[in-house]
Amino acid sequence: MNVKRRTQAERSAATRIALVGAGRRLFAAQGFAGVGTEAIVREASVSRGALYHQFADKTELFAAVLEDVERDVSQHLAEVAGARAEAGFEDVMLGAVEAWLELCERPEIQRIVLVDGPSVLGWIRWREICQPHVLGLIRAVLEQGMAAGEVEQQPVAPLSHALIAVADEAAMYVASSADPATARREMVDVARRLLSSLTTSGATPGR
Amino acid sequence: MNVKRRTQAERSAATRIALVGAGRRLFAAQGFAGVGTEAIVREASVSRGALYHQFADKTELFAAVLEDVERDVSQHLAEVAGARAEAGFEDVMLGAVEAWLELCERPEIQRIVLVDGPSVLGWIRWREICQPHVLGLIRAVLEQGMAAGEVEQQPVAPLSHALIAVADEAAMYVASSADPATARREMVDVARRLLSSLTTSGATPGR
DNA sequence: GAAGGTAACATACAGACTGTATGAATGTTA
DNA sequence: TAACATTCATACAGTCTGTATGTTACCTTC
Repeated sequence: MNVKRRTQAERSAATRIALVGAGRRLFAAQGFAGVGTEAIVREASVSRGALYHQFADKTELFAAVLEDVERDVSQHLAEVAGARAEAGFEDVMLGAVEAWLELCERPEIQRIVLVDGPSVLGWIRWREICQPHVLGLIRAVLEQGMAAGEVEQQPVAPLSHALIAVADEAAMYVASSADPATARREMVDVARRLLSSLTTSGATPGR
Repeated sequence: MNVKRRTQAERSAATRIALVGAGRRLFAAQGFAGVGTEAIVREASVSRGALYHQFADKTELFAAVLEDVERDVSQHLAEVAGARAEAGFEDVMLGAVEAWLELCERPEIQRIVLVDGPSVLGWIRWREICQPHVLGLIRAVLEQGMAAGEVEQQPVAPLSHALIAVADEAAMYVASSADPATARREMVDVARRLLSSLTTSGATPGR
């Protein structure tokens, strides 16, 4: 029952997990530039040497943290979307938007994913990390909607970028609003209008 | 004909202009974190003491640079929009979008306004600086469209945020694309669809 | 127009932080 | 078990930001 005798892979995995977890908490609270590597390794109960052995630099640790957050977020959203998969394109999307806005109440998402991500990693790398996760989810729902004839045929890449942009801005708008409740209602309304404009039915269904 | 004998206000203005200009060039090229104050003052032919006398810290200089860029951008877009003011809501907006995408070919806008801005200043302050400029322009065009009965009545604040978000993402999407020409065409198409969904006529006018 | 005062600027310094280099400890393999 | 590789610990060099202190330019008042 000794904690020693761990395999190398286990040792590496343990410190990486500790570092990513610590980075996730601290980056969320104080931003990338606001937290030093010393604070991170202290929070992770690890030495700076371990950090720089596991990650090339502070930026690469941040990338791992972002990846971690994105995985959680997309998994949650996929569950929400899957739960009402039979409800049709518009309802699936609206449900995901509401779930997304709820998730973004946590500063974790706001600061790491939406604010610091592009600046620390550069826009291209940032979107590349979103690609297999949230952005991929939007893309999948869009393609499914098109296959089902609910959504007008059109290139999915630019459209999914436009939609994720609205979702991101909506999240920050709501989270930063003095009156989040009405901000949220208004933003969901905007999303509803935009989404219904994509459906082939054309005319907006009453509400 | 001596360059000396300047009033205090002139001295301050000159160094501020030099610093903002230098910061604008360097921040655009290497990002906020990538350029030190030493490089900035060298580019501006000024001492570090002057910088820290005129600005509280490096972040405040960045805010001034962002303000400077935003002023130029909104002025240019206002001219474009004003030139076809009689063309109606949708055409004004589309023209502005095309002008915006063209502006964003300059890394100045990409990096300072879209990538580093939120991270360096925080999302709230960043949008506050956009508020009187580009965001205000969108808001004005929307309100005018509503007053003219072209746009369905609805809260303007959340809608203008959604629109600026799409414009921002479109800019980065096009600028980062391997094939900017088609990316741009696709994004303009997306914008056209979204905008036409806002008009009261409902049905999309042929083109 | 001279003197005292204030604003603008210059320079030197302290503190913090990142990344690296070197050495120790732990696991792996022959 | 002995040589080797991986993981981690620590000390150090270099850079950067912001401040403190001194100096110069301008302004005001008499």
